Amino acid sequence: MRKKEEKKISIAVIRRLPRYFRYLSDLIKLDIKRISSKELSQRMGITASQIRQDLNCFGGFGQQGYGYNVELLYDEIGKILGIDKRFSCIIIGAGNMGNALANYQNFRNRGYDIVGIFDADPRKVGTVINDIKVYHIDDLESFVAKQHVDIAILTVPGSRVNEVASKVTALGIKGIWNFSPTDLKLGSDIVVENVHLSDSLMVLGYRLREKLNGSEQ
Amino acid sequence: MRKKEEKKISIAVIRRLPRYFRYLSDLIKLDIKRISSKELSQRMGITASQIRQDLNCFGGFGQQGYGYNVELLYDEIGKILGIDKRFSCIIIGAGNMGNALANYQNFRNRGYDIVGIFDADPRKVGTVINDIKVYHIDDLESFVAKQHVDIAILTVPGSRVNEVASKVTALGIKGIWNFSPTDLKLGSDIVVENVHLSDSLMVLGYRLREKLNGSEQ
DNA sequence: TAGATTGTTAATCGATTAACAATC
DNA sequence: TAGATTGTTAATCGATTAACAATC
Repeated sequence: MRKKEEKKISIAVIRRLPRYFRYLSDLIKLDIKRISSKELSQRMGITASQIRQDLNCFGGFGQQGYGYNVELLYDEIGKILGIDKRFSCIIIGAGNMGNALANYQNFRNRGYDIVGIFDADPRKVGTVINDIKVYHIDDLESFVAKQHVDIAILTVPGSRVNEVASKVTALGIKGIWNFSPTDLKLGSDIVVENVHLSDSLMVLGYRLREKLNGSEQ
Repeated sequence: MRKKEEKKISIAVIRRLPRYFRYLSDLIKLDIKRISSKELSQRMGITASQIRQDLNCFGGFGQQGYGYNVELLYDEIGKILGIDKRFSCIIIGAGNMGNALANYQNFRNRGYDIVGIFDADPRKVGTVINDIKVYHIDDLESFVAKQHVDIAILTVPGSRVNEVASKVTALGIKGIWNFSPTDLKLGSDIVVENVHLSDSLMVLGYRLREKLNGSEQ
């Protein structure tokens, strides 16, 4: 029925978009007006072919013989990433990580508004973090009834995250940004993006050890 | 010269290891003694083929007709990931994210000791976060001279991260866990693992919008 | 032994890279 | 126009999946 998105765009391409976006932002700051896929490829350490393939998933943003207009390309990728759209988000878990995320100013600039923080600890309830109120987790249902929420950011302990995730999905929230080390078992109508910090650190450790062993001859 | 690692193991395989490790840890908690690649594949949502291929990069840990001994496999993957080895780490940037990471108990359990925190703000210097002292960034050099440091965890603003990363590599630190949104330009003898939170959130937003648009028919 | 399941080779699939005609 | 560089098709590469002989 729908016209667009005949060709399914692979997740690998999607995950590169924010990186293109950052590099283009840097180019704008450097007052560079146009760039070829070749020059961008050198800056980013990827092939020019890949850049052209990636961009052409979404449209022909360049011009033969000229390259890409930096500002135009930046805007187009911004549109693809939905920088112009706003998401309303809640943080569940007002621990250290929840605190850090609540204080991260960058999310708002990217279209993500944090509208509430939830915790089970009564001592935290009623406090304010970066102008955002902390509510009791039991008030989540009534909160969501009054205010639409797109994304739940889960910074609760691993032992509690499945329970919290079920609650959140039952309330109709469709996106979860999961900071707990646990994989969530949820239906396919919910989008989950994981930030498994320990996993990332362990991969760093593996690569580091590999490098050190390799160079020791 | 060396016997092992004739075949280069792909980074895709490495990045799956922590996930296997977590699932096996869960199985141990459930008191499950043995598991076939088929059953594990169903739990993890990947193919049994992939599990067997991945594990056989490192050795034959299973037994025909039986499957894998959970505890043994857990130990082996732990060894591959170097859970038994210790890394000494410093955090640079005592902001909210630095604070959150300093308070994360899990890293120590995985072999990563945070031995110092550094910041440029004199008001933070001398304070203690989770029993770890905060030093002035200018004292980094003398600190590293006295105490070996494997990994620098960078939670400084994007505007400062390249400068800090150069300093850190000049002092001989070989691993960087980078939490700033900036890509680091460094030599090839240093291992960098990035945690680009904004990128991750933007990918979530893209996937969420795609899902919502798709289901609206 | 018979059944189950691995380790491993072969086939498939998808993603990356190369090549080049189109065109600014 | 000539040169440069895209958009796009074709070739390559690597990763995933399937198949099955080996064997517990």
